[in-house]
Amino acid sequence: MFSVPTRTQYGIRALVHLARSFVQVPLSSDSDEEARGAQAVVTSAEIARTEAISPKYLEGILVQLKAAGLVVAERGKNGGYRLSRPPETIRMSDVIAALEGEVRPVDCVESSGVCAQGGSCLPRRFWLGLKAAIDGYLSSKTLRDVIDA
Amino acid sequence: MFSVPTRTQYGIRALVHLARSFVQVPLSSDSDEEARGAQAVVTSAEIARTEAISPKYLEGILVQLKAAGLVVAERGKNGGYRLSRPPETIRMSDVIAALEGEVRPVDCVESSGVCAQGGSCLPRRFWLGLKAAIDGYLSSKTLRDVIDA
DNA sequence: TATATTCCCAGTAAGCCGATAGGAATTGTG
DNA sequence: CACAATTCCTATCGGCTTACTGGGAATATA
Ligand code: FES
Ligand code: FES
Repeated sequence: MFSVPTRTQYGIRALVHLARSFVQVPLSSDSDEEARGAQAVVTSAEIARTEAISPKYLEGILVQLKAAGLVVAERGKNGGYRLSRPPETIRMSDVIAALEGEVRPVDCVESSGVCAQGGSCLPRRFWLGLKAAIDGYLSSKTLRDVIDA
Repeated sequence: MFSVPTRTQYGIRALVHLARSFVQVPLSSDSDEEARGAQAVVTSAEIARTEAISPKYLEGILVQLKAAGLVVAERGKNGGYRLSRPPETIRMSDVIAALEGEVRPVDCVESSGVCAQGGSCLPRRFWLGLKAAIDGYLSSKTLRDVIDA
């Protein structure tokens, strides 16, 4: 019950991997190229290897994470991925949202009156409470909390 | 994300329906038959009709609920279902467990070491925390809380 | 016997999920 | 420029789950 798809598990493991090799970019460095070079980009293939994830599958997940602005990609040779910002500023609710969209236990979280009870549906409040509990936990944890738990 | 199957939603709506027509059995009544007759059994078909649920589908769900001991069935003519005990003694975690089994966001809630990190896997603790948050909410609510929320 | 009901088992259509394949676009390097 | 390494895009496939339907057996009442 409430099983999380592997897509999400893989995404989080990839982010954890990136977070562990994250170093702050030194401000006002002499050249951007050197700063980027020092910035420890990790290739998708390397993450897939050390985490034992299907390489091609992981590629798509990283693209998705990039589209959400959580990671930054350097294309071309010697390219790879790095975190877009420090791990303590990335809430796990953002990660879940990027990989799976809004937490919605039942369809009637937004539009009520789906079931027979009409506007004031009893079960609906129960589901809304569950959503609040889940969202509360997810947004209370950051990627930093996960990597040094 | 975290979408709950209709099976579970239907099951809860059926239980809510039964809980609203639940009356305490008078203790030491003269005859069991009269007590049962007064006990407001509701047929599966009636629940399906007023809740607008596929009748045949709901039948199976009620059988499942009965197997878990949450409802009691009277077979034969004039039969139907009733709650096996007062709504305030039925935790929603029991209901979820009956309909879907244990809350298990990822497979590694029990056996660790599935992912590369070995025994002390970081993401795993995060998932365990999520499971605790969900379980905590579910076991804090009873069927009574749901029907008079 | 007739009727109403729970109960059991089987099947089906559609959708999702994890994974794979092939290649285009981009960028550093000799 | 040629090559290699990498991100990125699109399409597809097999397997599994889900929601639902159907047919009827068992059970109880009248
Ligand atoms: S409106 Fe969603 S359960 Fe009633
Ligand atoms: S053991 Fe489950 S995520 Fe690592």
